[in-house]
Amino acid sequence: MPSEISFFEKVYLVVELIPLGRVTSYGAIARYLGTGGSSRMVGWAMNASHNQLQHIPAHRVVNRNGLLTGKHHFGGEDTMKQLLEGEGIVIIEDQIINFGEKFWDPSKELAL
DNA sequence: AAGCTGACTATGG
DNA sequence: GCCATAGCCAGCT
Repeated sequence: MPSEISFFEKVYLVVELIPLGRVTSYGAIARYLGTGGSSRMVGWAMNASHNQLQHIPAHRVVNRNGLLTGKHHFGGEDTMKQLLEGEGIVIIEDQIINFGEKFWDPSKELAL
């Protein structure tokens, strides 16, 4: 059954559901969407989020280690860090502190 | 049209 | 605990 919305749009929807002050990982989103190992596509969707007119809080999506691997895609070197710190996330050397507490798993939080 | 790339992750040595 | 390899698949050249 073909979906009416593309994989990218699904990613955007999930990313927008991330609560303020919380973060998630590419893999977690991929798993929630049922695409499993295609975590790269989630990152690619973030890259394509530039095309979206709507603001996508892509800064709340980091890799599974809580490392700000995609910070260079926000224009500035520390833009992503600034955004996260503005939401109460503590970051040292591109690493989110207390990542385990900040982590928001859609497949768990949105589980029925 | 065919091949390369990548904001990832898991696994193995 | 770090480095290499493999799976993933849509978009770009």
